[in-house]
Amino acid sequence: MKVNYKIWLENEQGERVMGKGLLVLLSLIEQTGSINKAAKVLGMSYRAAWGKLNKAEEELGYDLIERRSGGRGGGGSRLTEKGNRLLDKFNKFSNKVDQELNTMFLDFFNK
Amino acid sequence: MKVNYKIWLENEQGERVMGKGLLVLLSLIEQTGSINKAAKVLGMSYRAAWGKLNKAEEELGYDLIERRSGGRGGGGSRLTEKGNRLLDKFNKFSNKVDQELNTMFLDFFNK
DNA sequence: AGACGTTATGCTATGATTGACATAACGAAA
DNA sequence: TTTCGTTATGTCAATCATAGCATAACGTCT
Repeated sequence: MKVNYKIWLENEQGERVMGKGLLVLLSLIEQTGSINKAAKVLGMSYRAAWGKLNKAEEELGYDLIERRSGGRGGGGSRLTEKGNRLLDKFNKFSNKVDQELNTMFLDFFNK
Repeated sequence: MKVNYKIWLENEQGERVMGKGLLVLLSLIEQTGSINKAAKVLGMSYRAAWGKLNKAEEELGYDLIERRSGGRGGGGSRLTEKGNRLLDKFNKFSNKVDQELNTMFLDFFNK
């Protein structure tokens, strides 16, 4: 017997604007410099990644990444300042939750 | 901005054997004395409730409820001892998680 | 034997979410 | 002006979860 969970952030309308999927995607965009490469690493289509990002940005009301198309190398994307802050906060938060949840689970279920 | 989450218990195979939906359903079965009545209260079909219960019991490897069909009133169902214990534990656990999670969220996001 | 309300279970329809395909636009460099 | 890899976006298909329908069995009481 073990515990599992999903956690996410919502805006005022209850739409989910940040979760673990988006967290990983954003991290990889920052690392690789493009949505396309990040999607490939995750084994998802560019279309799916693009949709996720768009939806999140729309529901947040601000941009998470800066996009350039064209130019040398075709362009690319990088996190905005706000995107970076949200990513960092949620990352730390979810790590903390992970820790605490496991502790609580052991308290309740393993003796 | 607010936080939301889903939490559940899994068996060794990673199949989910207890969550908030089942928690409420089991509580109502204990209160009403039948799967049928509990399902009606929740606005779900008997078929759906029955499926949930079956799946959970199969994956747990033991019975959560005792079922009788036929007889006066048609029969009914009530929690087994083990079912009651699991229900109680998960209830307390998820209440605790609820509390802690909100505290953590405020720590991280509301200043 | 008949009635009643419950449990038991297969099957189908429906809706929602996800994924794949196709095509266009972009802009710097050669 | 051609090339290249990226972003942008509509559309259709497929997959999956859920709802509902239909039918059978059960057992006590009248």
